[in-house]
Amino acid sequence: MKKKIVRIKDIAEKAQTSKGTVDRVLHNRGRVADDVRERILAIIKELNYEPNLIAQSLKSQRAFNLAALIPDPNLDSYWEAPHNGLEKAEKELRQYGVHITKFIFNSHSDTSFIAKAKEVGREHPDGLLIAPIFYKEALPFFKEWADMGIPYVLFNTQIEHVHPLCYIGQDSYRSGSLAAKILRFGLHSPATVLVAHVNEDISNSAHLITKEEGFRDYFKGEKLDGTFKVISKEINFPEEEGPDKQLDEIRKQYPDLGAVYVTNSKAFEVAAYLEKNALNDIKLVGYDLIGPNQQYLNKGIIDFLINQNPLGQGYWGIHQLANYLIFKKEIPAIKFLPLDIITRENLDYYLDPQ
Amino acid sequence: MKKKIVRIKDIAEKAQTSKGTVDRVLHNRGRVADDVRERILAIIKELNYEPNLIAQSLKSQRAFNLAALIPDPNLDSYWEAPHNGLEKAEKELRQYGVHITKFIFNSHSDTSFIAKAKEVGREHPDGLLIAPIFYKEALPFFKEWADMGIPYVLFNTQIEHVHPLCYIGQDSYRSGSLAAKILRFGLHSPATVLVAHVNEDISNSAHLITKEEGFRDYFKGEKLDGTFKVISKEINFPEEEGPDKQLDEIRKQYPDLGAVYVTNSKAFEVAAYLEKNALNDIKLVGYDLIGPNQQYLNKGIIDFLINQNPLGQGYWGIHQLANYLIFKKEIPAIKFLPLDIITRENLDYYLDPQ
DNA sequence: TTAAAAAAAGTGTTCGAGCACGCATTTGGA
DNA sequence: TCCAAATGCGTGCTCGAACACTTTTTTTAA
Repeated sequence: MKKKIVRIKDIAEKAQTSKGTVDRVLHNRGRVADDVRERILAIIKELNYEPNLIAQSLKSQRAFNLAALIPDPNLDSYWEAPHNGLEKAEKELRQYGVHITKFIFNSHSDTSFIAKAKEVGREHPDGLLIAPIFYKEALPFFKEWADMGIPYVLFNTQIEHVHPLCYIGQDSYRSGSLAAKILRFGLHSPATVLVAHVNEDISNSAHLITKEEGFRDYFKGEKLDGTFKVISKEINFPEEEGPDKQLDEIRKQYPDLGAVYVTNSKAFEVAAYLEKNALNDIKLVGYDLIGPNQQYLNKGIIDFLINQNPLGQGYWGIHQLANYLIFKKEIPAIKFLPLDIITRENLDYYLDPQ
Repeated sequence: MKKKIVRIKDIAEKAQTSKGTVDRVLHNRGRVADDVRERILAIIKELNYEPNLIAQSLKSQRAFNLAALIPDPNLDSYWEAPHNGLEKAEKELRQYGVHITKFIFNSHSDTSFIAKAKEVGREHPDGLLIAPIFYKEALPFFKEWADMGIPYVLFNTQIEHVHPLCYIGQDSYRSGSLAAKILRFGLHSPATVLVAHVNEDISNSAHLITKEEGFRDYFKGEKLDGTFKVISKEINFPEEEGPDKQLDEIRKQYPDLGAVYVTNSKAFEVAAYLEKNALNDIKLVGYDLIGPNQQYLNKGIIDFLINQNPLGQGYWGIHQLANYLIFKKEIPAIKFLPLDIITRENLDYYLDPQ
């Protein structure tokens, strides 16, 4: 009935040796006779010893300086959530000696990114969390950090062949398919469906392309090619203007426009246009629970949002580093976060999770 | 730059007293002169002291015997998930001395419930997690447990006026509205919408009624009364037979049946019927990711499932007890879990969370 | 054969909070 | 005035693991 906690001392007693020796076996600090080692290992297995993390971290007491290289939330409110997420994680992990230094760059300026990335190197953090939105500019730094032995976790943007400790984010392909599924569910008569990449430098954003693939493949897979026509456009405009001109153009060309899928968090821009022109029948799906999106979701102009859980990305990113550095756990190379479907009725539950 | 951890000793030094005294102030163990108490309190606030949970629980080391009063998962696979959830929580909390004893009753037998509930009382656990699916039978026990000073957490079924430490589950009303929203999105031409209570004793299941209310109110709120007609039926049948007869009847009466909302985890029964009769155009929404439901979700016969996160209910239930008993945290009276919308494309992420 | 070196194993202190214990001072009642 | 009780508050041990340090044992070389 009683679950006895196995301590190092128990193992030592059973093996007729001292806890110091057991400790040496556990941490491979050598200087233990082979037969004793074998005996201890066997007993550890037999008693199913699990180190007491509590006592462990109470003792070790060392500081872990983590660095976070992320965009300025003042320039794009999408980045507020990751900030909150890593602050939440920092709070939880402070007890374990975790401290995070933020290196904040301008998401519109590659030089600012490079400057901050250099700074990170100079700081020699124990671990690094990074949103590598500048793909090409980031590449040389990954090599540098690897050489310095700094483990780094990527989030938000998945990059191939750079061997991070872990990538945290969503499966972009699936994400696109999901958006397609939802819109398909709401569409009935033949219609044109628009994939809109709004105000984003597509050349630096491979994941948006992947989303589009997933989206298109869904419609192909459902053998609906005849009924639905998928088109995609990059819609760029200065902030003051809005996308009106481009969308007018598209509607003129495709009068049967039935749905719009916005591949980033800028769905509110399209929503504003739809509202202005009273286009209630055009379905709209986008990403992220930023303020303007929430408003249009509540108005019913945006039908569904897919939550990329940017807060969770920051939170889990830091936790993965801690799991690796402090708790010596195995880290999966990819941690996909759920594709949460959000609508007016369940929005609340995703705003401040847990 | 450095985040200094404030210790009791630091407070003691600043207050020119000993850590023992600070400790007495912190835990209201009296025997401290008023002026000293004031001074210490002020310093605690000033330094923003937060007790080191690690050291705290390392010391205390006392055993917490929790009891879980839940239905047998072998009789209804829905209950597997809560079992897994509380095992997961137990694993995490074993370090803190938590041990869970399960009292498993037959979900179809009130006498079995009563017998197990009595057993719980005899065991005098430190805390109790309970799925009170027998409403009337449970009432006297709540009083008994309260008198014994055993805190209890409810999950799955919300009961009014019994003052649990906390209720864990979903907002049934919202849950119904959400289902309505989804089905509404997929419906176009005028149609009849069926709310199906499948094989459930409705008199003991207030939350199913609440779901139906939420569902109906959504359609009312949207001013769609004219276009959509909401009907509700209790559909009871022996396991071997299936709901075919009842559903045939309903379809005869309402030939324009466009959607079915199953208020519990039995959507697969309706799905089997729809598949058999090739009724591809009838939309179907139900609850819970149990095996049969998953199959029909993958086939596209069930369009969406709402995840009640039964695993999370067990997991969080135990955690709330631990937060209360061990970490002395404030417990909210209600913890609503998110209303997750699940479809084929995002199912994976919800199967084994975190 | 023995001394020195190397290897193996044991000992003791540390981390922060909880709490039992007990000393010192004050208070109260006769 | 004197003793006992009550109050105020400091000391020191505890928890489990880590690691430096010490002691013991074994090996090697002279």
